[in-house]
Order: sequence, then C-alpha cells, then structure tokens
Amino acid sequence: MPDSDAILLGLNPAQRKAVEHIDGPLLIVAGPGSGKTRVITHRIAYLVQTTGLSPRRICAVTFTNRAAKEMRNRLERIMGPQAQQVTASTFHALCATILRRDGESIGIPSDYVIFDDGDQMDAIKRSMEAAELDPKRYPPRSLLSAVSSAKSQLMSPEAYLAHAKSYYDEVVQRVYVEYEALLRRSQGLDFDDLLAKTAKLFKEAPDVKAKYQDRFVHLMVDEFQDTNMAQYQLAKDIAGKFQNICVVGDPDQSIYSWRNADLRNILSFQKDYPTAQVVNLDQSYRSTKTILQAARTVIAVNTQRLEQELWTDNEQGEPIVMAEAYNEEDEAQEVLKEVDRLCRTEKYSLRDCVVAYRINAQSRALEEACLRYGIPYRLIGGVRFYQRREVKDALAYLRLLQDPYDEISLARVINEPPRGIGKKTWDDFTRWTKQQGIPMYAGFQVLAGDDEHGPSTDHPFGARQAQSMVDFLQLLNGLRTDAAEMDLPHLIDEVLSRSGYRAHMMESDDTDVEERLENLKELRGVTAPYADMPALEGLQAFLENSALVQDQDAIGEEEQQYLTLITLHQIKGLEFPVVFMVGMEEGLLPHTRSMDDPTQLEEERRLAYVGMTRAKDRLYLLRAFRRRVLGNTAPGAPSRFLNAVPLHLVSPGIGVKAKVRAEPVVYDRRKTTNVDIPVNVAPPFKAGDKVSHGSFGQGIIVSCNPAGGDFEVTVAFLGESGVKRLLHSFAKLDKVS
DNA sequence: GGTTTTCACGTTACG
DNA sequence: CGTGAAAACC
Repeated sequence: MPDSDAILLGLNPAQRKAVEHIDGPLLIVAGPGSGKTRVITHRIAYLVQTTGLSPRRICAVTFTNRAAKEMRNRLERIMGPQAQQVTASTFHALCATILRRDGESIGIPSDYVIFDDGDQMDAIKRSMEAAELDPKRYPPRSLLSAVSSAKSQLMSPEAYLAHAKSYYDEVVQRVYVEYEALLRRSQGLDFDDLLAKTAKLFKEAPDVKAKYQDRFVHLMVDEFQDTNMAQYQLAKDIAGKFQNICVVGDPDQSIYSWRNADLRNILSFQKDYPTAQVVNLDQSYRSTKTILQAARTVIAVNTQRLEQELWTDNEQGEPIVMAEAYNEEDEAQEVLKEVDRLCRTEKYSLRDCVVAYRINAQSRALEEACLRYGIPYRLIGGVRFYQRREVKDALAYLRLLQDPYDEISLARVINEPPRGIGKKTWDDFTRWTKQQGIPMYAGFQVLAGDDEHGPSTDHPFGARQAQSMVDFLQLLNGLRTDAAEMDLPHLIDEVLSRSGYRAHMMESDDTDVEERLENLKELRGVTAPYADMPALEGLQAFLENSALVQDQDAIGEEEQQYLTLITLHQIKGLEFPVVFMVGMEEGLLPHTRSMDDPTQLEEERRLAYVGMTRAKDRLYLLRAFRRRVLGNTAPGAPSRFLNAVPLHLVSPGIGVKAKVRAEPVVYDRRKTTNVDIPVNVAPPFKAGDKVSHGSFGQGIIVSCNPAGGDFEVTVAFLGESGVKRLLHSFAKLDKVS
C-alpha cells in the first residue's frame, strides 16, 4: 500500500480535493472522461491510509456488476490484498445479503427466491386475472411499470390508494394488492423488494439499522444520478450515523428515468445535505476538444442539470463527420466502409470502433452488412442468457426444488413438457386452491392423499387430471430427494431427463433445437463452481447469483478483433477511439415516444450526449434519408440534436454524397454510391476463378457484378462457409491459380 | 388436451 | 417485417 502522498500523485486539483475531503457529505459532479472511477478508488485508499480505518468499514455501491468488478480490480492494484475487505457491490447484492442475514425479523423467509422482470410480468398477468382485469383494456406492461414505480418509491398498496387520483390509479392499486399477495404466497422477492424490504427492515428494526450504520463509517455511491427513491433512502440510512456519504454522478448522463431513476436525488442533494461539499470534475481526459465542444453544445439546451464547464487539454482533433445515407442498409455499408478504411489506412483496429444506436432493431441492418462483408462483430445485448426460454424453464424447475411455493415457476413448468395439465385443468386448480385457501403445492398434496387412505377423492377433478397432477407432485418430490444426494450439475441433468423436458425438446422439429440444447449445457456449465457443496446449498447460492449477476458477457475483455454493436443505453460507462452513431433522425433519436414530453426529450438529449462523449478521437453521426420502420419505409428528418452541433466542428462527411445538414431532398438511389472505384473498371474476377479468403477459406467465384461503384462478388466457399455475397473493396479475396 | 393458425404489436434494460 | 401470445382447429 503506497503512502498517502503517493495516492495523491498525478491527480489534478479537483480530483485531489475529492480524494482528500474526508468528513461529512460530499457531492462529486463528474463529467464524462473525468476519471471518476480513479477518484473513488483513490479516495478509498487515501481514507484507509490517513485515518487508519479498517477497509471493511467502507462501502462503495455501484450500479452494475461490471462497475463493481472494475472497482475491486483497481482497488486491489492500489491497496493490495486488503482491498478485498472493502464492500464494493451493487445495492441489490448488498440488500440480498442483509435480508438473508437479518430479514427474518420482518418475516422474510431465509429461502426466498428472487423474481426477475420476466417473473414480474408473469406475476402481473396472474394478478390481473385474480383482479378480473382485461389485459386488452389495461396493458400488463404499463401496470407493471406503475407497480414497480410505486414500489421503488416505497409506497405500499395502501399508500398508493391514498394518493390515487384517477380510476386508472385504482386499477393499478387493485393489481398491486394481488401482486403483493402472490409474491408473498410464493416466498418471492422482486428486485424492487430487495431494496424496499431492506428499507423496511431498517425502519422497523432499529437494532439492525444500527448494526450497519456502525459498521459502515464511509459510504460511496457511484452513478448517483441513476438512483431511485428506495436506493436514496437506503444510502441515507446506511450513512445515517457518520454522515460520511460521498455521491458521485453526472445529471447529464441520467438516461434511466424510465427505470425509476430519480434525477432529483442528485439535483437536490445539497438541499438534503446542506453541509455537503461539492467538487466539480470538469476536466475531460477522454475526448478531443472538437468532440467535447460538440457534446457540450448539444447538452446545453437542457434545463434539468447542474451547470458544468467541461474542458480538456487534449488536442483539437479531427472534425466530426456527419453524413446522410439513403437507407439503413446504405448507412450500415457506409459505416463498414469507413471502419475498413480506418483499419487499413490509419492506426485503428476493429476493436477501437463501435457502432451505437437507439433501438435494438437497428442492429439488424448492421449485422447483415457485417455478415455480408465478412467483418467480425459482437453484438452487446439482445436476449440475455437467463432470459432464454429453455434456461428460464430449467431454472423454474430448480426454483421449485428450493421453494415449492413459487407459483410463478410452477405455472411455467406445470405443463412443460406437456403432461396433460392444460389450461382448463390449471384454471380449475387455481380456483380450487384459492377457494380452499391453501397453497398450490399443498393442493397437490391433498390430491395425492396420505399414505393411509390413498389418493383423495374430495376434489372436483377427474381421475385422469388428478393423476397427472399427482404424478407431477411425485416428480418434484423425487427430484427433491435426489437433490439431497447429488451435486448441482448432476441435479440439473436429472431434472431435465426425469421431467421429460430434454426428450420433448429433442423430439420437436424446431430449427433451433441444437442451440437450445447448447444453452442448457451452458447452464449446467455455469453451475460447475457449486459442484463441491451440497446440492441444496449450492442451489440457493446459484439461484441467488444467477438472479443478481446477469453477466453482461464481459465487455472489453476479449482480445479478439470485433466490431462492437451496442445500444446508446448500454454504451454508458465505456469509451472507444472511434464512435459511429447511426440513426440520427427525428423519431429514432429523439424517439417518437419521447418527443412530446419535454422531460423525456431532455433524456433523449442526454442519450445523444452520452453517445457522443464515448468517443476519444473520432465521432461519426449518421442518418438515413429513409428507413424501414415496422415493415414499411418512411423518410425521416435529421435529428434536432444534429442542429446543435456547431458547423465549424463538422466535416462534410464520408465520400461525395454526404451532406451536412441536408434538407430532405428527393434522393436518387443511383447517385448515392461512392466513387472510390470507377464503375468502368474491369471486373476483378470472372465466374469460375478460384479465390481464397482469410476466414472463409477456398472458394470459387459464382458471379461478379458491378454494384454502386464497387463489385458484388458471389463466392461459393468450400466447407461450412457456403455461398457468400461479398463486396470486393472489403473482402480480401486473393486469386488462386 | 395438444397443435396449428391467426392476430396484434412494436424503445431503452441495470439488478 | 418478425415475433410471441391468444384463438381456432384437430
């Protein structure tokens, strides 16, 4: 561990102040690229060094596991092994630990299961059935978001009703009540509960609160602009005794209000903590002067912000490139051409480049272009591993083994694979157990009867239906017995085979059976670390971990060369030498759904700001003249955010067709092509030529046709690659004699 | 009760 | 256009 002077070495005056300020509340407003992670970690090291405080009495909260991991790594580098004693985790993980340990005093069972957002949606739908609400009239999605919003604001159903202003609010309240009852019956906690129940625990068990208040002498919260009210309350509670609360954030990068992040938390921090010191980290070490200036003018229009004059000592850098493509395919092609040029004629490689977009659907055109031109890419996001159907199904079985009262998991697998318990039976069963006032699991037990009297007949089900359900109960019980005597990976195998799930999947003639089996294999693979503990114990640890750590397949850790495709939301916190922002059009950025509300519009602007400030050297802002939206093509106007960028920072674009700030004009498709390669050049290949390609291997030219100043080459490759259509200027095809 | 067809719908996604 | 979930069909 270096001494305190060494820790301060290399910090600018503002950073220094943020590190040195020890006692009392501290607000650090950290602009993009201002080195805030560095400041937090150095602050922790400095604290330990100068005050002699034990590292285990410091708590640093982050929003993503990625950030927590990064912080732990950095701490380890500065502090050495004692860094491990610092609590660096997410609010949710912290709360899950507190609840397992101390939750019993407010009636949280220690074997609770965590409900993710998919489970929440299922639970809302079932709650709507119970409350007799028509999903057509009230979209479950909007009810879920209302309920989640209430919960994240620590409002109970009763409190919600008290504030109800409209009939819709009453509807929400009705669902909310049912939803809470369902969760309680199921012994489930959703992500909002993890926070809210912990807040409740602190409120109702002062001794527990005191325990954590005493333990954590210092609390740090990163990305404070993204906290919701529950998290704010928790931070306030934990720091309640020593008042050493240090929050770090940037209101201009708040892009998660739709997830209940409350900008007021950071904007009014000084009001809530009048003695708070404020440090402005306004020097950017990331972007060029040009990029920073452009981003600043874009964000300056917003009103909900803390004034900040970002500056940098970096070079002026290259102008920002704005360009208009004809449509989304053309846009993708332009991006790839430029990426290719940067990689070939400048110092950049594929992994230095990123393409960012507003909505996931935009990735499609980019992916297709990458495949076509043979550019390796990596798509961040999409359907996450634990969201895939087969993985969710398997987890539901596992969860039932841990918590047989989990109704959501039960509903998921009761007839998966089909075992003769269809909708009718299930509905009847639901009604019957409700009427009897017993949990569903107990319902099965009643049907099975007891050992002495054999199967019960005191129920409204036919013999075949009852038998199906008794069989299911026996399946579960059998698996629970197994769980006692085998490890987790084997238990998963056992679940998949004894339930008939795997067999049913293999019989199906779906096209993606292979892939789904592969996913199940992978699931089994991730349980390997739990193999050396008893299955039930491992199961609980695994289920908690899989809920809490939905691993963002390790962004940036790979050495391989890939072009990164990512949404503007997910790109936050990352930086790249070269950033392409595509779809800079009205309706996309800002998105249609956000255009008529000034608050939401400000958030869209922040999204643009976040995207722009990811770039270190080069920034490209692209748009398409017309774009396919929901099936049909429509022209789109240039995004209003483009207009804010000062013209002197902009270069007139990629290739000849690029227009700065073009009015929408009638665009002639034939004129939209670049002229790097004159059209009258002789074709590079003729049909029958043998060629070789770096990744596809040997192949034979099928055809070679002029396409927009370039040549589209169709090649039949040997082996698995098959027939590919490639663009001559991209694909490095060598003629083989 | 299980399978096929039709229909409606469509932003962003951390834990 | 592509996808998931309800409705119609076997």
